[in-house]
Amino acid sequence: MNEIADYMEILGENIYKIAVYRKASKIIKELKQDIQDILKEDRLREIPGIGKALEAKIKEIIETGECAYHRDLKKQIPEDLLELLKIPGLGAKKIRVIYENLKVKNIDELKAAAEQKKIRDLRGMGAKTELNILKGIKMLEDNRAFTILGIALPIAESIIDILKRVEGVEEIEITGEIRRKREMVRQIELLALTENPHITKKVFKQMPGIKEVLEETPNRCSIFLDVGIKADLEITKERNEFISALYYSTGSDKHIAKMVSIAGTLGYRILKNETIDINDKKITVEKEQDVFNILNMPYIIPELREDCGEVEAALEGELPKVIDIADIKGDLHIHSNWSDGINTIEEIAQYARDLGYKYIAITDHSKSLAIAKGLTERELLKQIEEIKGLNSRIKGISVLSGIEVDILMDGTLDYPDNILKELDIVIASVHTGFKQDKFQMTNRIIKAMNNRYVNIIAHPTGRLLGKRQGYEVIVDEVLKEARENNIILEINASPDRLDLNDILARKAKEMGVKMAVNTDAHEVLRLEEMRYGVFVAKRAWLENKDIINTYPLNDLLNLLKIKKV
DNA sequence: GCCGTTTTCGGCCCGACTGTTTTCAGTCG
Repeated sequence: MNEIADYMEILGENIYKIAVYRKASKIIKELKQDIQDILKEDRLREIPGIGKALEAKIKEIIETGECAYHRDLKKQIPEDLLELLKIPGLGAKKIRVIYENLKVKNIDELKAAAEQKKIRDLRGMGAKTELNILKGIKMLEDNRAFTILGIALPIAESIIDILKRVEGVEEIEITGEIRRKREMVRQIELLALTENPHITKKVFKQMPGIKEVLEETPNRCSIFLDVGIKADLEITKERNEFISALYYSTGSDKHIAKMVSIAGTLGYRILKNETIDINDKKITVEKEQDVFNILNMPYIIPELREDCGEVEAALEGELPKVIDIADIKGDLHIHSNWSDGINTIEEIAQYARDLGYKYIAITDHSKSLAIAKGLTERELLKQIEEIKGLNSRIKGISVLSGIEVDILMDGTLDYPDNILKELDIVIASVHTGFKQDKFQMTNRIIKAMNNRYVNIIAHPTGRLLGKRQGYEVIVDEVLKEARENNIILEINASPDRLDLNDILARKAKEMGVKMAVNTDAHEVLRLEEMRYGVFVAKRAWLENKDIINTYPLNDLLNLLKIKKV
């Protein structure tokens, strides 16, 4: 459906028609019931957004696996042209002009055309457009080899689910970069302990979603998945071998190198995919902890194994007791159907309570973000009343009234102080003017931080992983200001953002800045993405005291009030 | 292409920014 919409866009279809297809694609993805069942019961038309035409096409796709309309569209333009939509600043209209005039069919040809300065002569385009296209292509190329953790991890987990049920599989683990929870990874790496390698590999090769089998050896199998990522399965037959391979393959290379050298000074050898030995006498390792025991150090969790001081800290007994997902007591950045979210506040509260949360904050968009149905002052005051009412009848969770208020171009906020002061929590964030220079942007954010009602700055750098660079901002200045003004910085847990990232979050901690891990969810299912933010926090060495939404409600409320006296 | 208690047509997704123009089209959140 989404692909149909992409084609239509380039072909210049009616924008509302396109929107209907995009919306339908989203609705189908989010269906709680299997679409085949809905079709069987002849209830497709009951889904809002699905009409007669879409019903017929969905039926056709389910029954025949394809759709004539889609085929027709595909005939009209080269398939690879859709890829061009990923280039920031390039939309359907420009792509069409480029295609019709230069016969450019894919990204490589576009790159060549831009390098030959052919783009600048086209209608509506100039040297700047050409440069932006080249920049965009470079960004895509840099990211081509990488997949975001938010895509790779769930796939890895679903493969594990399949393989652990295979006869003879005693243990199976995700390893490599995914195990360390890096924000972007090159491949999925799995390690199995099984007495039946043959059948394990066979199941692995026959899973759904495989594009091709790349390589197979007795102990190894590599596949390439439809979604564009490689998955490796390595097989061990003995526990000893499994544990040392798990440790070794988890990496990082630098971490391992440091550990190997320490092992050397103690007379041990850690060998890749083999066991640990001393003077060629093998040492049995039953669990990963044993590897660290041998070197007289406490267990280092995979998230810390980046050679960023963790080995030294472990030897000195100074490893941080990093935050765990179970420590999170609430989510402080959630959108409801009052703005662009899809659930009611009550649905969100109930879902959050089921997650074990003690509190949440509803933080819809403010009025200037019209596309997200930002709340007017009047609507916001009404929402505050509704939340009061909800709190009086719902048990087991507290709902805070909040807002994600836009930081306008000049650093002023989208609501006056007399509105902001009515709220329990105020998040401020940038959604416009991404191309301001770093001085303007830094001053703009700092100005917002100086508002006495602002508690949190959300997604502080504005990046979208693999899609958009953050805006230019002098992070050191923002961190300094945050410390001085008791401003909390967000670790946005959305796997597309992870903003602050691990490096900046660690820097913030070192400067004494507190943070909040929030999902920014627009639907209840995405409240589950909290774990990705916690991964960042772990990699940043953050402890509970650094993260305000691990605090009990009263402590949190006291902290939020600090600036308000 | 969907929707409708103002229902079979006409509205729906608005407004700011960018880079191109020289008054505005295209893109994006």
